[in-house]
Amino acid sequence: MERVTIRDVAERAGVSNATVSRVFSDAHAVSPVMRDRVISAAEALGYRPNMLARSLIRAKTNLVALAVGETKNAYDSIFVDTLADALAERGKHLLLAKVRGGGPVDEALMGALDYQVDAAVVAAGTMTPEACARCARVGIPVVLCGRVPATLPAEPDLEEAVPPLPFLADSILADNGAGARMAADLLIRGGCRRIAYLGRSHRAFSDSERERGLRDSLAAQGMALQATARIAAGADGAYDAALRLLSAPEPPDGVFCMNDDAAMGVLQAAQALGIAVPDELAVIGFDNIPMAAWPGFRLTTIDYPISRTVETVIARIDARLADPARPPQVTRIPVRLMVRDTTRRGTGRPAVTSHKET
Amino acid sequence: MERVTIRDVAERAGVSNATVSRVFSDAHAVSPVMRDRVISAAEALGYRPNMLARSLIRAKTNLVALAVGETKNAYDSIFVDTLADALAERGKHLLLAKVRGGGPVDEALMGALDYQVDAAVVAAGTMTPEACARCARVGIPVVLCGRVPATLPAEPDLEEAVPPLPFLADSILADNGAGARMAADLLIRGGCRRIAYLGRSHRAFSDSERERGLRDSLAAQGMALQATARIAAGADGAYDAALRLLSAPEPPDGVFCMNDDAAMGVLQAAQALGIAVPDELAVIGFDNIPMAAWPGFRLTTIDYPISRTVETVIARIDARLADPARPPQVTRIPVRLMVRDTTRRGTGRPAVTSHKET
DNA sequence: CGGGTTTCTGAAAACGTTTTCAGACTACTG
DNA sequence: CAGTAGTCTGAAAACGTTTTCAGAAACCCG
Repeated sequence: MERVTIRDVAERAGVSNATVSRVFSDAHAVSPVMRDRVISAAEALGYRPNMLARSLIRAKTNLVALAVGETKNAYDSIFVDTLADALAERGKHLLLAKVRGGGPVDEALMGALDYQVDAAVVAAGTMTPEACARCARVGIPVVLCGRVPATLPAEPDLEEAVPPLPFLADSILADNGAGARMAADLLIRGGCRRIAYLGRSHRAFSDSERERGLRDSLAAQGMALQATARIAAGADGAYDAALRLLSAPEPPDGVFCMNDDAAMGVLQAAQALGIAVPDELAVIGFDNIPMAAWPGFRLTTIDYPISRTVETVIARIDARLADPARPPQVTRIPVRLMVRDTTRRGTGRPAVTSHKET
Repeated sequence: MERVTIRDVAERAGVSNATVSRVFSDAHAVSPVMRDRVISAAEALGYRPNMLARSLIRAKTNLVALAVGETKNAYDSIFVDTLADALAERGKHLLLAKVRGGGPVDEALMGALDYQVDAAVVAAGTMTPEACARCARVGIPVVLCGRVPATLPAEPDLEEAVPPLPFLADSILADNGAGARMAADLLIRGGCRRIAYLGRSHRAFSDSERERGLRDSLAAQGMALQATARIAAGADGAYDAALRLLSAPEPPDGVFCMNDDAAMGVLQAAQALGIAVPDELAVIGFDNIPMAAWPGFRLTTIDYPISRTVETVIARIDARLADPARPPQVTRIPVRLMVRDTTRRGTGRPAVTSHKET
C-alpha cells in the first residue's frame, strides 16, 4: 500500500537520491558500481519512477490527448487503435477525451489539457476560440483530423476559413472533393439519373465537404442532386434513413454515402425493400473499411487510408514540437476509388482511377 | 507559451496562493469577496490548475488505465467507448495502455501504472505475477474483464485458478458456460450432427471457456465436437479460417463461434461457397453486436450486454476503493440466446430461453 | 466589555522527481 | 610531483499544487 520512492532506494543503496535519479534518467555519468547498487536496490524494492513528479519538473508528460466522439463505428475505432499503436511505439500514451453529444470539444479537451499533455489530436466537434487560445498560449501542438480550424458548424466554407486568432493548428483531411468527384463520375457513367446523398443529421465538417463535393461535381455535368437524407443518432440510424430515402415516390438510383457504415445501411435497406444492387440502385461509400471488401458486400467506396493519416498526425506533432512557430499546414490525404460490385461499370469511357485492391 | 501558475493569479488577486488553491478545490472556507477576486484574476489570466501537481500531492489522479489489445473489432470498440463515457460521467479520464502482440499485459500496464492511475481495467492478455504483485503493493484496484487472475495462457482451468499471491483483483466475465450450452442445445435441436467451434489461434480466456463449454454440453448429450478452426491474426482471418473449415471433406453443419465477428466470417464464407444458411449450415455467434441484428445477417447469437459489464466494472472499482481489503469477486454476466435466422428452429421441444429482441 | 468560538487567511512544509552547482575524488600530463 | 582536466557524487533548489498549523480578525453571549 505504501509507495516506494526514490529516497527509499537511495537509502537502501547508500547513495543520494540524485544518483538514483541519474540511473533512471540520464544513464550516463554514474559509475558502474553505483549503478549496480542502485539497480539492485530498486529491484529489491520494486521501485518505478513516478511519472507525475517526473513530468511536473520536466514539463513533458509523454501523454497525447485524443478528443473524439463516439468510437463505435469501424473507421473511428480503427483510427484510435492505429493511433494508439503508433504512439505506444514512441513511448507515448493516449489520454482519451470523450466529447459527448457532438457539441464543442472544449470541456473534454480542456480536461485533458489540464494533465499537461504534450499534444492533442482533435477528431471530433468544433473548437471554440477559447480552446484555441488556450492551446496557443500553452503552446501545445494541436492536430485536427477531418476538420480545419475555426470551422463554423453549420456551413463550413473553406475559402473563408480564417482563424479568428493566430492559432497554430495543423489539420489533416481526406481529399473529400476528389472523392466526391470520383463518386459522381462513376455514378453518372453508370447511368444514374437520380443521385442522392446520405449524410448525418449532425453535420460534421467532412460530411459537409463530401455533400458539397457531390453537388458541385454533379453541377459541373449539368445535373442536380435529387435528394439528401440525414442519419439520426442511434444504432439503426443509417438503416432507417436509407429506408426513408428508398421509399420515396421517386427513389434515387444512385447514392453516395458519407461513410461506409452509412452505405452498409443502404445495402441493408435495399435488400429489405427488394431493390437490386447495382442494377436498380448504385451505392458508393467512403473510407474503405475492411468490411466493405467482404464477399457479401463488395461495396464500391473511396479508400481513405488510416495508416497514412496516422503517420501524418505523428509527423505534424513532431514537426511542431521541433519548431513551434512553423505556419499551420493543411494536409489533404489522397483518396482512391475502389470499384467493387455495388456500382455498374461505365458504359462509356473507362474508369479514371485504378481500382487495384491492396 | 509560458504557463500561468497559481502564484500568478495569487499575485494578481493580491492574496496568497493558499487562498487561490482553496477557491479551486475546497470551495468553502473562503470569503465571497476573496473568491470573486480570485476568480476574476484567474479568468483574466486563463488559469487552470495543473493536474500533475494536484495529483502528485493528493495521491489521486482521476485517471483509469485500460489495458487492451486490438480494439478494431466491434465488441471491443463499443466496450472502450462505453467505458470511456461512464468514466467521463464521473470526472475520470481513460489512459489507454495498448498491449501489443497478445503477450503478457505487463509492459503496457506498468507504463500506465507509472502515471499513478486510480484503477486499472485489464481486458487483454494475461497478468504476470510481477504485475499482480505491483498492483497489490501499490494498492490500486484492478478489474479483469473476460479473464480471471493468474490464468495460464495455455489451458485455463477454473477450478485450479488459485492466485499465486494474495492479489486482490475482481473479475467480470460472461457466463460462457451457459452461453455455450444454449448454443449447443439450439444446434442439436436444429438437427445438427457435425458441430464445429471457431476460435482464435491466440486463445484468450473466454475463447477457451466457450470452446470447453461447447465440448462439455455436447458430451452431456452424447455428442463430440467434430472440428475446431482457429482464426489467425489479420484482417481476413475469420473468413479464411471459415473457408478452411467449410471446405473440409466432411464439413460441419453447425458452427459455434467465439464472437460475432468470427460468425460474420463464417456467413461470408458460406455465401462464397454456396452453402445455404441455415439449412445446410447453422451459425451461432457471441456478443450480439449491433450488426448481428441487421436484416442482411440476422445472426443467431448469445447476447452479452456491454452496458451491464461496464456498470459492473465501475461498481467493482468503487467498491474496492472504498474497502481495499474486500475479498476478490468473480462476477458472471448473464447472457441470453438471441434466436434469429442463421439457425433452424428446433423440431422438438420449444426453445428454453426467450429470444425477445430488445 | 471580556472571554471564547468561529471564520478566514498566509507561511511553510509537503508530494516525488530532476537538475544545477559545487565539491571531492581520480587520472593525466609535463 | 604539482597542476589541471575529467569524472563522479551529493546538497539543495526547483516544478505547481495541497494542506497543516497557527495567527488574525470578526462574531456571539453573558
